[in-house]
Amino acid sequence: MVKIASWNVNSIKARLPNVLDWLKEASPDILLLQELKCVEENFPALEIGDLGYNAAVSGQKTYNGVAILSKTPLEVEQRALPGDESDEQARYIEAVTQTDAGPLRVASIYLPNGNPVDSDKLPYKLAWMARLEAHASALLALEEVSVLGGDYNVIPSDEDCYDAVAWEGDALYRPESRTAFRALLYRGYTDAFRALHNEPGAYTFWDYQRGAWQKDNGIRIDHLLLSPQAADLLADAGIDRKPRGKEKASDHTPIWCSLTLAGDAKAAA
DNA sequence: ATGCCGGGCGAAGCCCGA
Repeated sequence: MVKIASWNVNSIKARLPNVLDWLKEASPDILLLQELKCVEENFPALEIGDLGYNAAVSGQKTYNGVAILSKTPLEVEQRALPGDESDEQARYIEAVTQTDAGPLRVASIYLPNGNPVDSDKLPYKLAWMARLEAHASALLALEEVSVLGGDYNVIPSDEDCYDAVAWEGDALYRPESRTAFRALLYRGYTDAFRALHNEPGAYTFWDYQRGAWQKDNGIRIDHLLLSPQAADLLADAGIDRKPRGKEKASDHTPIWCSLTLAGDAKAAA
């Protein structure tokens, strides 16, 4: 069994104690991180390494920044999303790792927010999503066990939002954003959480403002998308709300899934 | 309600997030 998690930490520097606590408690084999807000040289690789994790980092000063943590060694395949050499925002990193039970490809994604919708940020988001669809489609041809996870900044449907009316017109809920997200599903990717849970009110983000956490005014915008080969192995998936309730919390909370890889059966036999 | 919170930057107050 391999446990793969994702967490937008909103500054790895500010969140390091919380992240170390969660790694010890949840012990994922892989953790995808977003919004590091630091360059690679300032990433706390030593503290994280002390817990047994390798790290691959695509960093940036002040904004963005993504990483992959893994108990097994990582071979980095992409440090940026293909398709636009001029895009300098650190929002994508992809690596392959050899787990005890077989090869696994993972990507950590920090998809652009897109607000305000009348600025150039929404076109940037939609162009980024088109690039993601193209790259994700190309990956399907490899027929590998792959997990593309992270902060997608998309509310897929009404059930993923405490008040759909309040989000009308927002870039996270715009029809174009949801259409582009669905395009990934139509290509063959599976939303790991929704494959196993149909209940509403399962959120991954609560705003710091207006008592959103206390009122459970959340949205589900962090997702783990599985290739068909990964979806066939999906054993469990969930959202861990506990970190959102702690002191100095990120506004996002970790999501996770577990895959029963081929070697598990052999190990059991 | 385009910002009531929180982080970065940098040393006050603005930019940004979702």
